[in-house]
Amino acid sequence: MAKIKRNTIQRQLVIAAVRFLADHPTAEEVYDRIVMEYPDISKGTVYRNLNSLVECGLLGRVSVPSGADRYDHILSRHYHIKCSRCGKFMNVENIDYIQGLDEKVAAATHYKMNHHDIVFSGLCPDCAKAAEEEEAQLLGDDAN
Amino acid sequence: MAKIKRNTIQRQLVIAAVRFLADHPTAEEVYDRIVMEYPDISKGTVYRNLNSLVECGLLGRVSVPSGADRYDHILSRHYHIKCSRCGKFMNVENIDYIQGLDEKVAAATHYKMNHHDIVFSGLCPDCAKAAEEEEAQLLGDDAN
DNA sequence: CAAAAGTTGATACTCAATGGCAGAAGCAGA
DNA sequence: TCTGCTTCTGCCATTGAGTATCAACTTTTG
Repeated sequence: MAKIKRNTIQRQLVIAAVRFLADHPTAEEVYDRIVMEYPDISKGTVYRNLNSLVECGLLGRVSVPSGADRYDHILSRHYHIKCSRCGKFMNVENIDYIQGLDEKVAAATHYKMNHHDIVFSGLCPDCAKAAEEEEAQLLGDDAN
Repeated sequence: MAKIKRNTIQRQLVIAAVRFLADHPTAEEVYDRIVMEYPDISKGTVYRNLNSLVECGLLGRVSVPSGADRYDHILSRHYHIKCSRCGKFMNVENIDYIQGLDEKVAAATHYKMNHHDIVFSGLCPDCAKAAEEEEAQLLGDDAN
């Protein structure tokens, strides 16, 4: 894809929206946000801009297992966690990017390493609780 | 999705195909393989079976950034690497599942942790070489 | 200010994956 | 082996995310 050459209102809006939404908006969410103040923008433009902004490093993209990609106003590299029940997706705070891992993998694979993403998967506190209750219920009437 | 209750030919074929294809086939690839010897199978059935087999732990699923999901006859947990240029996707050999990381994240997030996936991103040897040549070219005629 | 080239909006389209449903097939139990 | 209850399958329509196309419109450069 082409490098960014011009400065358009739409692109500013995309950056602003990702920044405003902060917590990993999807392209759809970014679009919805922008439409509120600039109803003429088209979805294609949002997608295009998200792509080129990622490509030139102004935004980060996180691919979410079975879900739309999410965008990130990058401050620093960090990992993500997804609740396998409700799908909630968030940053993992307090765990730093693992140093040396990329180098180790580069040595093992002969790839020219760029970075790595880790997505943790588990149950968020709410869902963990709900799951426990469900299980108790199942033991009760032993359905299925 | 419902648990597996019956043993159908189609399901056997799906398992066999994933095992045979070994290197992370997509649902489509699994389908193509099965059709060769059992032309009546439908794509829906392949998808449904892949889903339920993953759900009951007989197969693993890997979500690939911008690409179809891939399935895995699980032997042990391992990480993956994707070439950001040609999209090639493969296992990372020689790097073991990082012990203790899930526990650390569980402590930090209060999630009931299940596992984590790491996808490394970089250029495969071929693409790294190609990229270097491209770059040399650009320096030559300084286009754009 | 005009020409050149990047961008946009609209819309059609692709591709992965799911949903709905009638009919077929697996799996008890008689 | 037959019966009948369910699960599964095949078919096909549908959803959803994201891309392609292209004329019209802006931004930039000179």
